[in-house]
Amino acid sequence: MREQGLHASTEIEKWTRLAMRRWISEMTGRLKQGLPIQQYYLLESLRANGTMRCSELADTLQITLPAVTNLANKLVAGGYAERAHNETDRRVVMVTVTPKGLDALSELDEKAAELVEWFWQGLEPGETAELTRLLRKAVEHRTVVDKN
Amino acid sequence: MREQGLHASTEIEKWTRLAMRRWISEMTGRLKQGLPIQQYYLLESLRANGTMRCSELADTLQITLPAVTNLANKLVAGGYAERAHNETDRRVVMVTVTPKGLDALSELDEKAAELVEWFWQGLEPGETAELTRLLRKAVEHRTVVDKN
DNA sequence: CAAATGTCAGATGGACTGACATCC
DNA sequence: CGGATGTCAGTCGATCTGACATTT
Repeated sequence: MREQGLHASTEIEKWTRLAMRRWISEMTGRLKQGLPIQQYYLLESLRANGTMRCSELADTLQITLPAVTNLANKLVAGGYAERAHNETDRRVVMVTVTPKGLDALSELDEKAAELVEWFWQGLEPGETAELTRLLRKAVEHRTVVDKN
Repeated sequence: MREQGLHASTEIEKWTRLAMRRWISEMTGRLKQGLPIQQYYLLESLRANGTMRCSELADTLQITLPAVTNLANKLVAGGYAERAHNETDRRVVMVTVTPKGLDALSELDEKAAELVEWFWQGLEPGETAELTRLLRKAVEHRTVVDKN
């Protein structure tokens, strides 16, 4: 390869980065009409996991707590999500997706699915699955190990 | 899986995104002493490809031309890179890495290599290679297709 | 003159740190 | 009181858009 081994270890980094930069710019470009991509991610987490506390969202999305507050503010203002205090521990704030939020998600899902298909069309179906598996394995490993 | 098929197509997107967010935050955190990560990427491109024009850098790094100008300003100010006008077409600005830039790269390479190893330690060696291959294949496919 | 290349200035959106309020 | 959970305010770094200069 043209990187001559010495810097081969960063090859993986390079391609992950390029893939992601590209993905983000396509995604934000095409979803212009709908919600900003970060709000979409937050809503999707809520749909997948049900109601969640802010700290869980921060962990899941890998952002800080103030960033979650900020995103939640916008979603609540738009009617896509709701806040509620946990009854047993009133420090905790639970966030839930509203029906309007679910509607918005459905529309975004369609566009996202098309975009995913288009974006990764260079891979065979089996390869896409394998790629997903590998990324997931690596990320979950880090998450587990870092908890100690 | 818990996503129930309907949203399975975005699974790949989810794990790519999480991997990348995590990677970037680790990378910027640990390389704090040295150059900001974007400047590192630009220098690395120069080392791999030799002298490059701004527009090539914009393509390679997937950023806009003004962003390249901005990065180059900082690198030149720090003595890590040099600008020169192309002789045959004086509109074109060529950017080159300096010896000081190469030194800085060497140091960053070491840290980056350690970090890569640590970050992807959840994968077998063969899996890392496979992951790199898949990402590269997908990105290069997009690049070729989009040129039409 | 029209197109290509790059630079500059200003604006924007995302995320962070630090200070603070509230609750266990 | 000390630790946990969120929120707010202010800031920062990176990027973008639009206007402009220069060269072909």
